[in-house]
Amino acid sequence: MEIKSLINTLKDHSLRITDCRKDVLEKFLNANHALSFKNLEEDLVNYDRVTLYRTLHSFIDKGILHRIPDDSGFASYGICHDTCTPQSHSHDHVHFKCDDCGNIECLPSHHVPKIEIPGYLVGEANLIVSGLCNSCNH
Amino acid sequence: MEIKSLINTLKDHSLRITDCRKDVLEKFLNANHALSFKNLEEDLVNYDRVTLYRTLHSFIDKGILHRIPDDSGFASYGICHDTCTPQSHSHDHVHFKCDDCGNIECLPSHHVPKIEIPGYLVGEANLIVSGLCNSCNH
DNA sequence: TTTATTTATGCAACATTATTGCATCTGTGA
DNA sequence: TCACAGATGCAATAATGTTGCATAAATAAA
Repeated sequence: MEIKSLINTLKDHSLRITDCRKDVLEKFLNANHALSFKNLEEDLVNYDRVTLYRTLHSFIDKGILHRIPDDSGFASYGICHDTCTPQSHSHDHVHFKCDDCGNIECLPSHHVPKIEIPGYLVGEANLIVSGLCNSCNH
Repeated sequence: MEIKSLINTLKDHSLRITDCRKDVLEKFLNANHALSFKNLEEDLVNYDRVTLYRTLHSFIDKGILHRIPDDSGFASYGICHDTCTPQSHSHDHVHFKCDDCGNIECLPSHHVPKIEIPGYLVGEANLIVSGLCNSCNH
């Protein structure tokens, strides 16, 4: 990923261009899977934990990242592939968590089927599948 | 729920009959939705937090409860409607979380669709839907 | 029923994850 | 280049969950 593009992405989401934001965004763009807070903390040791948390929050607010819940209590964060805005995140794709390597991937090709519940107003749906990923399965 | 039935449930899962376990189990049986740790802690103030955690763990181990992940990081716990054993939990039903009252319900009538991913070994799947529940929607 | 053994509980301490307040520093627009 | 809104780092705090250990209680055995 070129620096120019990183900067434009930040600008497009009306975020100030800072070293921390560039580094965090670059990591997400280079990773082919979701990143946990721990992943970031381990790699970007020159930034304070608080700053990393706030960076993640600002990215989520602006629709750059989305939060992926995890049954372990940890949360991971993935790039928003769809057109997310600060107003509405739409993540109807499936997330896959590998039981072996622990990586969480977004599967944009797999959409969460619409659920209808009589009497209910259905909003977001979140589907997490676990098992062995392509790498760990072979 | 009768006391007798509570005791039998515990006995059936080879758990010792203690006041804490009876009280916790009763709360789950009387609730029509999943309970968070906080719910339990607020209602069962005469037990230590640690004891409540350990009670939940023993119930999960024995297949009485299952853990429901939540995008907020909180976990809730629901009664296992299906036939769960200590060996295998099977919870292919959908969970619903109300954005208004915050309650999480199990929807045994809605099954999580099977997902196939080429090259992957697919194991468990977890589908959480959010929106407004029947009560809050009317 | 009493005793012995196993298991559960409560307390204290600790671990992890995340947030808040505040002083300082920096990016950006004027 | 100057002013100011916003970002950062540090310290403190909060929330959630776990571990070790002494004591208490439940069950099994005598």
